[in-house]
Amino acid sequence: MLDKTLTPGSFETRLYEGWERSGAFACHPESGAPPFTIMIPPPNVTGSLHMGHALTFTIQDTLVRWRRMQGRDALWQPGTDHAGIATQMVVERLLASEGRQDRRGMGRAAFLDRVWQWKAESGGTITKQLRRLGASLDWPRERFTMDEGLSKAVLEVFVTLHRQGLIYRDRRLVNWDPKLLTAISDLEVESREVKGHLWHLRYPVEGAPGEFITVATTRPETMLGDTAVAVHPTDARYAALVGRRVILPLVGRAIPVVADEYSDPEKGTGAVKITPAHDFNDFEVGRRHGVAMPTVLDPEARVILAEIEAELRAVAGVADPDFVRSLAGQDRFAARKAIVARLEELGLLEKIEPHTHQVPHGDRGGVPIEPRLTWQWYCDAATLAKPCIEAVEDGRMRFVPKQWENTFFAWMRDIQPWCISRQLWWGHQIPAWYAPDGTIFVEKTEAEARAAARAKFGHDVTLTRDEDVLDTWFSSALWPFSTLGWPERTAEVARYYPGDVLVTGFDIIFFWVARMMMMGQHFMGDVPFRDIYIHGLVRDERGQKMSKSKGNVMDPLELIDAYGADALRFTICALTGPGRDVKLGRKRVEDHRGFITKIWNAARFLEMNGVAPDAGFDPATAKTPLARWILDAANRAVAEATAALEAYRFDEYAAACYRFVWNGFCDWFIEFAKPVLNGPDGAEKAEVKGAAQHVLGTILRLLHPAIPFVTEELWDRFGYGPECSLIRAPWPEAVPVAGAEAAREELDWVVRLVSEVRAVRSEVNVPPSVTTPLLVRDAAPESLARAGRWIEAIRRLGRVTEITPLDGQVPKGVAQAVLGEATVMLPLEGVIDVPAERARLAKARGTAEGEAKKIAAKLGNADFVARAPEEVVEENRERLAAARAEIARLDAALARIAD
RNA sequence: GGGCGCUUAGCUCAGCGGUAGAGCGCUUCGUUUACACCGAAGAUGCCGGGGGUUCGAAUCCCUCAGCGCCCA
Repeated sequence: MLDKTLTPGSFETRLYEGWERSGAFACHPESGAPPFTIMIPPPNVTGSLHMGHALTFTIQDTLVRWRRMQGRDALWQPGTDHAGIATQMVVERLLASEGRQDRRGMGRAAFLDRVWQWKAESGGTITKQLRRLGASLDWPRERFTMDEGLSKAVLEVFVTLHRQGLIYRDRRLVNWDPKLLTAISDLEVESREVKGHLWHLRYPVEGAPGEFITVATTRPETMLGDTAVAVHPTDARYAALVGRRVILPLVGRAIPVVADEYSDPEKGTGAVKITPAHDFNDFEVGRRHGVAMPTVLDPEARVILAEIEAELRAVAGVADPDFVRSLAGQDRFAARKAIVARLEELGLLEKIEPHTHQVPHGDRGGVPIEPRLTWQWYCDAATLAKPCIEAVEDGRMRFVPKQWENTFFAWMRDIQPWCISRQLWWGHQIPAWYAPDGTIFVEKTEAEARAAARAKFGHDVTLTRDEDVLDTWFSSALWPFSTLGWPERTAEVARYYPGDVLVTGFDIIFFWVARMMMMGQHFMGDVPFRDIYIHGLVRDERGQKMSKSKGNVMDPLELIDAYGADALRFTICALTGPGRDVKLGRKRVEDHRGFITKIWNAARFLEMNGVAPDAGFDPATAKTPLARWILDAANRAVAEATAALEAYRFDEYAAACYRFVWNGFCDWFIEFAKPVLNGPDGAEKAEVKGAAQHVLGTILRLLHPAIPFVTEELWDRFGYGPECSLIRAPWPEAVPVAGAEAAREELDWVVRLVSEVRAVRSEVNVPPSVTTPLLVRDAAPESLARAGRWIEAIRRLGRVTEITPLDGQVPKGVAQAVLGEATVMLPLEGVIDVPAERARLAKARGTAEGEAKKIAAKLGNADFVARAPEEVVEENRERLAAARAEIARLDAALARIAD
């Protein structure tokens, strides 16, 4: 017997282990079944399961389980990425907390050993947590981006792209994180609004004592590296100054005033200082005008004078080399303070305005990034992006929802060179070796590099390997094929590439989607996946983004403990509409748990009544209207659910299942079945039980992708199959049902009758204890026959004693309802609240009247009748007739209780 | 500044040319052999404003407003 209450915790772990142990999650490269592949976007190895993961992995698991049931050979590839910066930070913090030597103290090799040790102990927490969610990943195939095989793929790709000229070394301005001391990508930079100031500085014009040009800046400390002042070419205020020079205060260097459209006459003073080595826009201006680009901040963003020292010059009242020298080694913010103070003393600070602006911050380190001119490795993203853009344009790849294509195109068409080197230790070390003369040898191994060097120089030279590692996304970009064994030509590569769908959030389109496309197109000659399903973000009930600082994060594991994994998963499916964020609160999960419980209780009722799996039951031979009706309804639910999943409409899938199970199967079928189940054994009872077990089996299969645990538990407990077999059961399909149309008409009529009786009773305040006969007037013979066939159910659900036709005198004190051609009456003299009944009928009449008027107006419009499709006109005529007939019957009913 | 999205019942959202819907909440009633994580009934809408297209607009177009996100 099933327990009275559902306790998901009592079977979730057992079932998951059962599935995993029996190999239910495994793909079968040798099988003849068509494959279905989803590559997990590998979570960060330092990560732990949060709500965003719960969302994305629920969706992926639902798709995978569904396709697997459809007979596809499903591969859901698990794994994690090595998260260069994040992991290195975690381990460095660990060392600090243990009071150990820091990274530099212990040296690269020892540090990397420590990271691997950390990974073995604590890495991949998330893979254990994913099991709690029920994720059916093919675990024995789990991969890590630093694995030997995947690292081999990285070498292959790097060396190949380098030979093709698509990877190169260059000295450009990069986003430099002065805290983590590494370059980071544009995508790892986030703008934060900062309340700062706009400092207006006076730069004296050379050879014109007392004449100044005032520049406005948010970063006065960078003025040490200014090499120009820019004004807009059409700005009359400064036209005379263009081509002249100004004296850079403090430094004493003369710098030109240039005309450049970058300067915005509306902003600040209309004149801007140009510091090419510390600002991306200034860099471009500097390049256009061929000015010098001295660096004045070191890797830790402290003032460094090496590149400007030679030009320091004392100018009375303007420049002071000693002061500038005193700044050396000072942090950029301390230097800012000192510089502003000194300029003020010199009378060169015109004013300070409060100014709120966007300041780029490193998303990991959290400090403002400092653009710096450095040598880095770059990947020619624009070239790699081209075929990807084409693939989306011609439909080889499809975004769902489609609107994300715009975002994708906008980014891909304006893509910048991808800086792929990072000044970290944890990651794939760049396979580049430098000869003493600076010649670079890019090879897969040191031996090959040495051989190449020998070939070039004719003798051995000392080679030094590049110390930097590659951006983590470089290896993640190879994931769709490196996990399958590439560059080896494995059976898996041939079979599971390209994947069917990539499921991810829009925030990751550029990190993931774009880069996997580039590498997939280039090395595999084909897209990495066909569909890209973009879901929303998880937010709290109020629509706020979840964040630790706001304190509104929810822990999916805690919700699973409280309500079960199925409840969380079903909630997610139900709330995941297209292109919408998911507002999730505890209450939402609690609400949806009701549905899981409902299924459990319905199954428990059927079990109590001896309903058990019967493989011999053939739906096609069902004869009773009840069996035919529910089998037919199940067919429609199957069609709806399947169509919804095919369209990635998880909300519609959940809703279709919910409606069918709750409002169809539970509310009506089981209620109608009760009299039969309580009645004598026989053909009718056997058939109702047969239909019940058949439809329950359908429901369990239909819902398994979303709520795998309860469905599997019930499937096993009922004996539909052996332990843990639902996951392998076939996806339901429509079954032939004879006389479905007639069955639907019959049962729908009974449902309407019962509903009318209930509504009447409730509205005229008939106590539940009172039962009444049902008098039927003007009923067609078929209606009376139906009433007779369903008398038991009507008695029970409508609190009716008997049903009799009424021809003659209407008793006093009846409550009435119109049902099609018939009027049903409940004789309730003494019980009925007559004014309430009159009001009720009048209201019903009013509704019908309003309806009739609306339709009559429509039909009175000659244009409508002439231009609307014939079937629409006809439909409206029928509706008008029905409304008028109903008004007539309601008038008659009102007349009967007129006195 | 550019782009995208949203605005429908108290709340969360479906619907996207032809009868305005669901879930939750609310009100009333209810322990009838599954389920109170339940059952029955009920109330609640100028479908953001304005204009246009159409026989017909929540739905298509334009415009305005508000909110949100992304990019400068």
